Amino acid sequence: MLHLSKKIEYGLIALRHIASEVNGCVVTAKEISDKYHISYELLAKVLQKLTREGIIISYQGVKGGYILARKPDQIKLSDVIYAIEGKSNISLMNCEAEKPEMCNIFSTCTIKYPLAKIQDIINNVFNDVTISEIV
Amino acid sequence: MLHLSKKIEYGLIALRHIASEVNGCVVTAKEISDKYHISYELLAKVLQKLTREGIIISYQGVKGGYILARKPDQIKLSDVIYAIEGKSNISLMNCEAEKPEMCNIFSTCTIKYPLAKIQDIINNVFNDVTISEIV
DNA sequence: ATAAATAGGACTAAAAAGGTCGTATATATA
DNA sequence: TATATATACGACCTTTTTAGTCCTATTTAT
Ligand code: SF4
Ligand code: SF4
Repeated sequence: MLHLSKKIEYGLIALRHIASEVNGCVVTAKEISDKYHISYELLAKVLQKLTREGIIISYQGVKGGYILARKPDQIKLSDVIYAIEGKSNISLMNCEAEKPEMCNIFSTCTIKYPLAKIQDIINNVFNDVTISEIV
Repeated sequence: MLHLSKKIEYGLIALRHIASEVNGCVVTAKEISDKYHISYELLAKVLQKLTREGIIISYQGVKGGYILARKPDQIKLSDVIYAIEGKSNISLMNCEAEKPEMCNIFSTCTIKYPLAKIQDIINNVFNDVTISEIV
């Protein structure tokens, strides 16, 4: 119910791997999927999403691969989750996640404000932790 | 991805309602499902689970219903989640949730210990918050 | 006896997550 | 310039989880 998705875990494992690589060396999706026994296609798509959000930089073609776009301590856990799953998925409640009254109980719900406080705490945790802390 | 399930939300709304009821009065599942527009059957099962775990006390038969088993400040959010969804669902990773190597990446996974630290923080949050704080 | 309540299992439907496939594009280098 | 190796990305399928329904049993105040 609070589980990080496999995509997030794969993304973090990959980022950790890329971060701990010797300077300048690109890392390919295949290398990572082989080393950690992750589905290549799935990992590839995760890395593509991280690329689109500017967390890593990709080089196409032969000798291509990925490097970090910025230092590990500049990549927040919340950035990674946002890039892979979208901002909505970091929130505890659907009414926080989706824009309006996605929840058909919204008007009578008595717990949304109390839960929002917990949400803040969780947000702070995910904003404070960076990739440098998982290397 | 971090969403609380509807069951948890329904449980919290119900507990809040029961907690704010005038002393001694039992509350029925029907009252709650009507007032907050929640599926009666689903709510009923949630309340049954809360009863089984000793969070609320049930009275059967006519004039039956539910009261809190202990004071609101003695009911932790983690108790509620545990009662409704089971202990495993409060954890960020499957390897924490399920007993052994539920995850087929476990041996090569490089992020489980870093994530365990985040897990601790999350656990503290859910252990610290009680029903009295959502009333 | 009856009506109003909880108890709880079995089942179905809907949504989310996980994973695969096919094809396009870029590029180093032989 | 042909080729092999890499990323890019959408479409699709399968599995798992969540949400919700239905039915029947039991308890108990009146
Ligand atoms: S309105 Fe209440 S029940 Fe609905 S999503 Fe928000 S917190 Fe949850
Ligand atoms: S071993 Fe790693 S990938 Fe597997 S569940 Fe644990 S943290 Fe997640």
